[in-house]
Amino acid sequence: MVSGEARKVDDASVALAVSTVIFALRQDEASGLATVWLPLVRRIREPFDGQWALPGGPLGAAEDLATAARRTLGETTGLTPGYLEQLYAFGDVDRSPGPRVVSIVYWALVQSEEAQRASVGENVQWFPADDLPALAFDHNLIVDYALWRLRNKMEYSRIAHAFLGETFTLTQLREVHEAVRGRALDPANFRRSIEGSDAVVATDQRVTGTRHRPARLFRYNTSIDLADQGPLSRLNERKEP
Amino acid sequence: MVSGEARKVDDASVALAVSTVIFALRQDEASGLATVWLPLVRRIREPFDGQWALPGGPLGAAEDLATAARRTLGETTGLTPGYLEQLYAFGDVDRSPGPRVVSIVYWALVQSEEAQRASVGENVQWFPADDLPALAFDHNLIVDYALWRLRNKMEYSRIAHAFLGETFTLTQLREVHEAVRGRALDPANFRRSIEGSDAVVATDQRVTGTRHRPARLFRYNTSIDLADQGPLSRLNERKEP
DNA sequence: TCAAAAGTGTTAGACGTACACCCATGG
DNA sequence: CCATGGGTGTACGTCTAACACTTTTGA
Repeated sequence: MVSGEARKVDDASVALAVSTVIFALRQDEASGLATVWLPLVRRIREPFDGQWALPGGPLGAAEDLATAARRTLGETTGLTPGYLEQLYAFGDVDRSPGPRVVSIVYWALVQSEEAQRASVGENVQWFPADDLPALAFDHNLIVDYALWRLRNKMEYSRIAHAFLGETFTLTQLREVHEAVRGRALDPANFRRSIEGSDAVVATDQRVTGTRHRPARLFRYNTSIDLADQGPLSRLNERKEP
Repeated sequence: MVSGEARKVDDASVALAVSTVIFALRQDEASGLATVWLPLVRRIREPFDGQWALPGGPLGAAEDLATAARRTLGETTGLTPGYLEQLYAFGDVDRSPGPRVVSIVYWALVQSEEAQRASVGENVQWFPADDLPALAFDHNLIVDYALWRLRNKMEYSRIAHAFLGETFTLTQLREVHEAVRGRALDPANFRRSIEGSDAVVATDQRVTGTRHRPARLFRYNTSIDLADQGPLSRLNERKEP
């Protein structure tokens, strides 16, 4: 609560940080199917020196939480997310050795094209979300929870387009759902459920050059809002006009 | 993120607090139907001196977030919640005049009996959740969001029992759903959906003394876990054995 | 015996799933 | 003309909502 002035003495001992779990889709080399991947950053100091961790950093004094998430993930990975949402605040006393840190964690989706442009090197690397090494701090738990949220939300919300470009075929959209939910979906039924939900609008463009009937391109329907965060959308709208 | 040591200089200017939105059911005087109410605390200093606000306080240095929520709501209202879950972290720069405060907000459910025992006085008072005065800070938005979460969660999760005592009739359980969701439910269909879900187990006790057929008493089925927070349940289980 | 709520049965429609089938294109 | 994925039709099982009906108590 914001009850009067919080005692500075106590608070000074608790640091506040913002981290982000970033998801993108990548083709699996072996199977050719798309799967969920995420970029991690190598720690270059104790604790957990040398281990992989989520990108993030301290909260700036004049910076909203989501802004800090966007900034820190941009600084470390060079990415710009198409979707960003708060995940959870992790604040257990023993979650970090040394001085106490409360982390407010966000999760983000980036387009596959954008993901390839991302800086990769000695200290930034992509990993398959379902097969991670042991991460620093409680970051394995955090990624597990973010993945759970992503998979849940994919079923009832319209966020899949954040993995794709401006226009896309229904097959591409279906492949996003299949990658995240981890199983094949019936193309016919998928088509009907999407078209019936007003989630997308048809363009008059088609994809030519394929060895089969050309597919129609669709666009995300921005005139219908997500309404999947309830009253909070009021808060976020103000910031992103 | 917990990336190295957060810059203390910046962080010192951001205070961290924990607040809680507490829900209980009360009979509406006029209609006799149960509705959702919550206790608020009157502020006794600037900013927003005299206005109503959510109970809460600063985070103790050696205290988990949920523990802080439990403690502060107990200190201000005397209540002990049957259900407690993190809601959201509010941290906009301009959400509070004066020094910046980031609030990690929880929401809680308490039994109706327990709610009556709660301290009420000059500085603590119950309000109907759907008809609140103008609250301090962004607390109106916070309550709206908590209500939205409560109503959503009531539809797919098994939290209704947290409003009731150890044993209850299916009619009492249905009235909880009706109060939160704001509409009447078919008793026959409600019975079947609950009994088919394994959410409750029948006792061999019945409620006598009524002017009609005695109703069977049920108990909440603790052997099935909620599984509505995904991997996070791991985290919470450790704390509440 | 009557009112009132407990509890059971039945049905019509909505919806999800499976799968057969036709269409349009490049090779 | 054939292989390939785009796109349509349809039928069946499950779930949901509505409501008629029987049961058991106290007054």
